[in-house]
Amino acid sequence: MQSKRAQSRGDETRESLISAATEVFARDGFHAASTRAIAETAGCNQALIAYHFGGKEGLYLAVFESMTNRVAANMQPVVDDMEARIADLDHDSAADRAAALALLESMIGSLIGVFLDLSTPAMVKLIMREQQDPTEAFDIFYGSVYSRTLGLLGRLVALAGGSEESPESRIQALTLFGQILIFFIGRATASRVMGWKQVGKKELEMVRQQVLLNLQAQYKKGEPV
Amino acid sequence: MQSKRAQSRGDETRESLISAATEVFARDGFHAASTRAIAETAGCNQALIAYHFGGKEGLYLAVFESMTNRVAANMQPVVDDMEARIADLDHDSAADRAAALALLESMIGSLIGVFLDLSTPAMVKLIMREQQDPTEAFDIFYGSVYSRTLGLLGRLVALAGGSEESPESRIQALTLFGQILIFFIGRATASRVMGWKQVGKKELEMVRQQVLLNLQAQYKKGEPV
DNA sequence: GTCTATAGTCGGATAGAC
DNA sequence: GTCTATCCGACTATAGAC
Repeated sequence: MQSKRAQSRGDETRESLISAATEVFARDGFHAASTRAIAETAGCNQALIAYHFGGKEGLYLAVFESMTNRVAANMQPVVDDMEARIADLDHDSAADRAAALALLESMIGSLIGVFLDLSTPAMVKLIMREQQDPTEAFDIFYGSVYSRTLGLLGRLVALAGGSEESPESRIQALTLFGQILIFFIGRATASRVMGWKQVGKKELEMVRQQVLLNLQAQYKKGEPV
Repeated sequence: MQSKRAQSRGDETRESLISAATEVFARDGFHAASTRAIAETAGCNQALIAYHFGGKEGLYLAVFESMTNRVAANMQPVVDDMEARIADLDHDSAADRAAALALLESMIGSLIGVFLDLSTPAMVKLIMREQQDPTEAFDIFYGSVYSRTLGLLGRLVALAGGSEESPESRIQALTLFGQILIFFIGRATASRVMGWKQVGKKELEMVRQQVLLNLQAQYKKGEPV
């Protein structure tokens, strides 16, 4: 029995296929990616895709499961922590509103950080593409990470603004998220406009600073405290 | 000679192919779209694609040329007008800064309006996809419409903020654009978060209001006037 | 579990009649 | 300019040996 080994031969194959598929699907898109190219990148046989994952589509879904697990593992501690801290904040208290704003600011950093550090560029590309043309694969990611993150963002926005959660606060959360997202989704556009060779750590730090300034301006203006 | 007729037979065929291709490429993506499906939608023969456009790729580029012409025709008057008004604004004058802010606000409306009214959902989808994975087709659109629009946005931001154009003002312009873009790129996400069935006129009006509020907060805060 | 070989399908391009 | 018919390449999935 090999079942006691941490990594059986099959597990290794599955992993290398998922890793290769992540790169190739991200580079070429689902339809343009060929199982041949994936197998070659993984250094194994093309027929093994059907054996291990049932087919091309199964492999695609497996890529998203694997990705979701990784991102969730890195994101959940942050989200858990935030949710715990939010629990007893009150939007009627000025001090609590300030606390919520501080959490919001750190959330911005975490979001950029997750996109930047924990995921390879390939993963970002896959998620962005699914975001635009969602398939079954997006549900895996959305259900496990995205909805919770955006929900939290919405609650923070409401708290920081001194209001109950509402359609307005959710729109607000999305516009906030959009300020970051455009630098990932529109990487090519952003690079051209900014004259950047890449959208890397240094560049995203500038973005973060700007988004924080925007945020502070919004909540420190003359709303009757 | 038919050359005096406004619409020769061939012109009609080209147009119906472009129109059909716009829909099918938007729905399925370049690779998944088949020339057979496009020809069927256009109600003409598959071989005509090669005859008129040289092939599938040529048709794809033709779609972007046609689209660019339409959008440019609707956007250029607005941009021309804005650029004329900007010409003699000065970022050292408080009145001029207020004027720039007003232009910025109307620009937001125009951007949403162009995306919403002038283009079909299919066109928006095509542009968003190219924005993410740019090919030669994006250059057509970027060079003619996008760069000028974003450039204008950057200048307005700088003027309204009382500063010269700078990397910061360009980032600022992109974060502003991102607040709108997320509702088009992430249509699916936005719908889920907001509980919207679609992202239509009514929904985008709410978005516009929120973006304007964000904008006003930014420029009416305590920056030493 | 992994391999080779191939079946079966589909899509883009082209030749040639009209 | 438009059509039918067809070629040819590329792809996914599968059968079967090891």
